Amino acid sequence: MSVMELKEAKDKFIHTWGTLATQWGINRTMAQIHALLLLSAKSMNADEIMADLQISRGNVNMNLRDLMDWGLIYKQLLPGERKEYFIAEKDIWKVAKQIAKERRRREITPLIDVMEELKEGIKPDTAEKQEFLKIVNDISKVTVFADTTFTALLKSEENWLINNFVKIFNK
Amino acid sequence: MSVMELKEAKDKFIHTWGTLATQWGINRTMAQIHALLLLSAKSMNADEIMADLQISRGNVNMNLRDLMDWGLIYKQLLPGERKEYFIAEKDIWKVAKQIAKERRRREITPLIDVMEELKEGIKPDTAEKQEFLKIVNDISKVTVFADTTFTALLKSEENWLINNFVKIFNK
DNA sequence: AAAAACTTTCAGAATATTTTGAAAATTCAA
DNA sequence: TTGAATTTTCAAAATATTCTGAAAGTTTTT
Repeated sequence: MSVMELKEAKDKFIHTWGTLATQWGINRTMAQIHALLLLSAKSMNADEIMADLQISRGNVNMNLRDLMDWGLIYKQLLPGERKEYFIAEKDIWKVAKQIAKERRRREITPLIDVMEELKEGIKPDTAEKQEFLKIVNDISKVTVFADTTFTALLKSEENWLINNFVKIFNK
Repeated sequence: MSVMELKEAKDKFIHTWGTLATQWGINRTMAQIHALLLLSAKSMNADEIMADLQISRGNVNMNLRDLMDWGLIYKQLLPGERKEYFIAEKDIWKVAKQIAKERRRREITPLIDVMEELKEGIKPDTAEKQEFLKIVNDISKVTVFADTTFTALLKSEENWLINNFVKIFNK
C-alpha cells in the first residue's frame, strides 16, 4: 500500500479491529467503538459515537457498558456538561492485560470448574469410567497449566517474560 | 454434585465443550463432535456421529472436515470397511498445541499484518499522524510480543515453562 | 460398465445474534 | 416540584450464522 490518508487509515484500523473481534467471540460494534475511542485524543459522548459509526443510541449505550465492564474505557464527567463522555485506556499493555484477564475469566475458569465437578462426580470403579476420568484429568491439567501461566504473566512484573517484553516494547 | 452416571457425565462434558467453544468463536457442533470423539475409545463414522448427536449428515461432514483442518482428529481407514472412520488426537498436550497454533494463525498474525500495513502507509508529518502511529506501533509491539511468547511456548520443548508444565502434568 | 455404497455440496430453512428506536426511567436545573 | 436533557431498556426487526437434506459427485464392487 502506498501513502494513504489519515482518515482512510483510521477507518481501516476501526474496521480491522471490528472484524478480528468477531473471530474471538467479541461483538463487532463493541470493538469498533473501542477502536474509535483508542484513536480519539478527546473523550467522546454517545451522540458523537452514533454519528461517527452510524449506529443507534441503544447499540452505543449497550456496548459502552460492556466496554466499561471489560475495563477498556472509562466514563468521564466533564465540568459544565450534562452528557457523559467516554475515553479509552491508552496504555496498550494495560489494555492487553485487561483483555487477557477477561478472556481467562470467561474461557479458562469455567472449564476448570466443570472438569473438577466431573472428577468429583465419577467413581473410578470400571475401566470405562477410568478412561473417561483420564481424559477429564488431562484436560484439567492442561487447563490449570494455561491458567497458571496466564496468571503469572498478568501478575508478575518481574519474571523473564515481562522483562523480555519490556525489552521488546522499549526498543 | 453427588455420584453421577457415566452417560450423564459424558453428556455434560460434550455439552460444556460445545458451549465454551461458542464463546471463543468456534462452532458449537464442531466442539461437540470433537468432545464425542475424545471420549470414544473407538473411532466413529459419520452415521454413528449423526445418531449420537442427532444432527444431519451435511453438518457432520462439514465439521469433520474443519476438525481435520484444525488437526484435532484423524481419518482412519479400517480394513474391510467402506465407511471412513474418525478418531480424535488423545494426547491433550498436542491438542492444546494445535488449538493454540490455529488461534495464533487466525487471531494474531492478521493483526500484525494490518498494523504493519498501516505503519508503512502513513508518513509521520503531522502531530495527528504521529499520535495515530503511536497507537498502531504500541499495538504492534504488544501483538508481536504475544506472538513471540506463543511461538516460544509451542516450539521449545526445553524452556522453563514447558518444564514447569511437565512437572504439573506428571504430578 | 452398471450399480451400490458412501461422501460432498449448497440453496433454502431454522436458529441465534445484533441492532434499532421509541417508550420508560433517571438525572439535573430552575 | 416541574420539565427538559439525557440515559437505559427491551420488544420487534434486521442481519448473520448454522443446519438440513436431497441432489450431485466419487469410489468401490460386482
